[in-house]
Amino acid sequence: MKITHTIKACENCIFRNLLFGSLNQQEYRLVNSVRAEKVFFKGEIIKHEGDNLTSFLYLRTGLVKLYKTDHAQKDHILSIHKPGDFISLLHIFSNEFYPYSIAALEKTEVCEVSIDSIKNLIKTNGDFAIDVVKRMGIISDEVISSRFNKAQLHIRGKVASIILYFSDQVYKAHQFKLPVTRREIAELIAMSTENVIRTMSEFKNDNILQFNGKEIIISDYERLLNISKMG
Amino acid sequence: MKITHTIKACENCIFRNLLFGSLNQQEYRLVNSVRAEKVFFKGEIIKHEGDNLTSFLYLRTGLVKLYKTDHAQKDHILSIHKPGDFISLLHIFSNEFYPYSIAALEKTEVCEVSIDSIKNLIKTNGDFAIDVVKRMGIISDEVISSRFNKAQLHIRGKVASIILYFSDQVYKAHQFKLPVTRREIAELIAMSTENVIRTMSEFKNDNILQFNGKEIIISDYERLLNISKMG
DNA sequence: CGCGGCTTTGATGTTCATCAAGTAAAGTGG
DNA sequence: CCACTTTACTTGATGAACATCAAAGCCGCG
Repeated sequence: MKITHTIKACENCIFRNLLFGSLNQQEYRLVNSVRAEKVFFKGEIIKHEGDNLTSFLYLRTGLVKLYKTDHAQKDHILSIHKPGDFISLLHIFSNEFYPYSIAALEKTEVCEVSIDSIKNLIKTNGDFAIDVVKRMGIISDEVISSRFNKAQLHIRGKVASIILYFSDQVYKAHQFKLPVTRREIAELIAMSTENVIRTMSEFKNDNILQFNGKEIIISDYERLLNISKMG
Repeated sequence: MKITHTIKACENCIFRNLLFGSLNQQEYRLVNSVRAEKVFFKGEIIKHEGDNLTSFLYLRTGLVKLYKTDHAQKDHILSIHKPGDFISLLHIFSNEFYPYSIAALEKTEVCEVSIDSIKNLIKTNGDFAIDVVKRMGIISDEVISSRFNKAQLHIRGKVASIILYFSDQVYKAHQFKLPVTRREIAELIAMSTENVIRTMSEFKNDNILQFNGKEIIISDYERLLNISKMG
């Protein structure tokens, strides 16, 4: 079950200039030389909570969840991340140990760069340092404001927000295969699985959503959007 | 009501080496030259949501809240910050506008340094850049994990967490003047004011807390700690 | 001293968790 | 490929947790 493959094509990575745009040829070659690329399949664990953090990770393709497991073996999901997100950027400079587990929700390609080379680049390339702090601000703001907004909502608003996240941010479509179970949605919004299911059934009865196996179809986007804001 | 004084003594600021430890004399003098120090009294607003963000702020003394006001004029508090915290560090590099309002909960002394000089230091002093990303990681982790942990708790656990924050992190005492109203606690944990009051009355009846005017006394710290973890 | 904001308690209804029970789907070993 | 096991999904019933409404006391401040 623990199968990981190494991939190679990264020179033309579309996310390269998201963070590495200000590197010169020599610096970029250095990053390349210490970079590892790995593929994780659905369900595979990329990092365990408490693992030593020696590298900086970003997603090329796929989807991952960050989560913690409590004393009763119940998981609590902090966030879900999509391609282009720099997973460990927030903790890599301040924590020796990574405080969350990371698991693949779909087949996921991850790029891994050693923390030391990133630190060296920050020290020697001022423009890269500025890019890093900008990117850190954006990532932390996404996690913080997402949690802050959802804290004010009832279960209908929370569930609507999650579905809209997949529709707007990940798949950019009104029809897609839901990459998480109902239980995982519950773990993400801190509600019971049964009530997540009931809420989604309500959305179906109200002709806001349709289900076709694992496929989900948003039939009334405007109402779903409204519920995610007001509900 | 809008009275702000300028203070001067900063050379020996105890928080200086929290972020500025790696600056040389010349760099430090530069920061000093563009720095403004201000005093805000209880209730004063330091920044309004949406204000243009041209400076970087940190607290010398006092206490502030970060919050947003919704369409119904109800406030929602994101976080409370204590001396040593760098308030705008997370957003200053990525957002033109500050997404929260900041208000003083007590008399508060704030240091303000222009964003441009901070950016220049990041570009030219690699060690300072490393300090900034470390500090950003710590700040974001505090906000994120505080919200994440409280999301799992019932109201007793949430209220207990808030009281312990003031006891452990701010006043470092089991007896102190509560700097927030019951309504503000409610705004911070997204619960109704009435139920915050009821919960605190329960703690009083259970001999966990005592009240003496605005003073709060933690009589059974162990139980309060336990409630903040399990409750 | 009176006004507004903070605090408190009680009553009532809504939202949600939990328990129970069953169906469907997906993975596992022979 | 089929029996078997586990996991995901679903619905209903019940009670706990919480919001809301109402009424009243308190306190600081102009």
